[in-house]
Amino acid sequence: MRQSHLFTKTRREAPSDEVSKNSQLLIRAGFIQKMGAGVYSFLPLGLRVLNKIEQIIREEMNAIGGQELQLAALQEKSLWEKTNRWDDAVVDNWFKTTLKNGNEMGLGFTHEEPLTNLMRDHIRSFRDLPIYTYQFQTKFRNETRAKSGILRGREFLMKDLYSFSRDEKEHEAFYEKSKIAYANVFKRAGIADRTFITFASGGSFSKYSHEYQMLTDAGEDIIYYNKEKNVAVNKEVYTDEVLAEMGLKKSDMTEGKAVEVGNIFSLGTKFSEPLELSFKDETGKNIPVIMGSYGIGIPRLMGAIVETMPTDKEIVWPKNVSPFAVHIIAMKIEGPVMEAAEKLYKELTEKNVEVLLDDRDLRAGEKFGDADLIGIPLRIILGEKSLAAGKYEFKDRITNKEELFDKDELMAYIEKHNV
RNA sequence: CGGGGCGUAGUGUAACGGUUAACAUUCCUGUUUUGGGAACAGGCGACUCAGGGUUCGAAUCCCUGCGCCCCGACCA
Repeated sequence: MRQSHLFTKTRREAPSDEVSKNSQLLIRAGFIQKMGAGVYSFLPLGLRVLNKIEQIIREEMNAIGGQELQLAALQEKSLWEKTNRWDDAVVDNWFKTTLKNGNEMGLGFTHEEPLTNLMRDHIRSFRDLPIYTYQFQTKFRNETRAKSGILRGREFLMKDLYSFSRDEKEHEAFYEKSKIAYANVFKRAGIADRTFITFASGGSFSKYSHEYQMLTDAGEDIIYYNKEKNVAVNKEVYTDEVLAEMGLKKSDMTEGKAVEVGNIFSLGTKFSEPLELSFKDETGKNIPVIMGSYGIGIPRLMGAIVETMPTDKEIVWPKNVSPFAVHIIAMKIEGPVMEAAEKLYKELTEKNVEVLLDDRDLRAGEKFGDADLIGIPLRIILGEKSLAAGKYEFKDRITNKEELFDKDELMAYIEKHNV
């Protein structure tokens, strides 16, 4: 992609009503635009990051047997009445709307009900199970208070997987697999070192649920974590009893603020019973399906990554989620420098490396400033002097190492680090 | 939903109740520049969130509405 054609614009200052680090940086870098409180649009750069994260999750969900589908966003009232989740007194964050014919519908804030209902058409026999389905879909939540930029929106993309199992044992086996998949997601997204699987309250069908909490002051949750054992306990269930059960000692736990970037939840028969989702076992007996739900908020994860930046001046994306793999900055937009830049751009692109080529007729400072803000981790600067010596100025912004590579070294490094 | 704060060019700020609403930046033109947001000159851009009211006179004071931010509550 040539930067001269990229639909984006950086700005020097963030709007005064943006306070959170993630929204300030992302707006200044031209990744997102604000529609209203808790409602953001994604521009090309932002969408690329979103898509990167989405693809990582997709691969990990597929790896544990997940099958992607997409449910409707509009929700039918009667379905939700069966589980007693239509009433505003029970669920206060509905967006509801009225059809021309007077019927009420809601915009889905989650999808247990419609998917459970859908499964009734497909699950008859024990032979039809287990099933693991997921989707990437926009959720609507009428938050009383949207806050923290894209960490808590009223409309946001979410990956939600739902598992349908024959019994507890089968459910548990998948639940454990999902933990591995989630660990992989956060590792690939570059936040594994500060993200903890966290025990949280479980609801009526399991003692605990598991949250994935990433340490950041921008978070809303308080957790107690143990870095060595790589686990944490949410404050809401942080008792001597729970700690003892988990073999943890209070003295080994550190308190921290964190944001919930994902969760997994055993649902038991909470939805299958009221919605009458059951199957016939080998003896012909009707058995309610055991369910689980597994969520990750995509923009929230994106925002959480930005919150980990050490300053509010620039972004450095983890390699796997960066909008582009390599940023080539041409110091001249004509002559041998530009020719070399075009050639390198072409060669890398042919090797399926995603390259952003800054071919804009701007001064160096401006180009560097934009590049710092946009956050592509690998940077190649093509300048007259170094190029005359056959060298490419290379910087890995993650390790903060700068090198003078010749062409072969450069290509080898990028090939090795391309994702 | 309770409490607090705030709405002025695209953005960030200024303007005692008193000219034509100012400055910076962005943007446009030109000249000179060209390795960390360059210099100079010129120019575009705001019925000051909306609607009422007070006043000779309102961006400024009052009321209502809408919007935004923060703290708290809430977070299936």
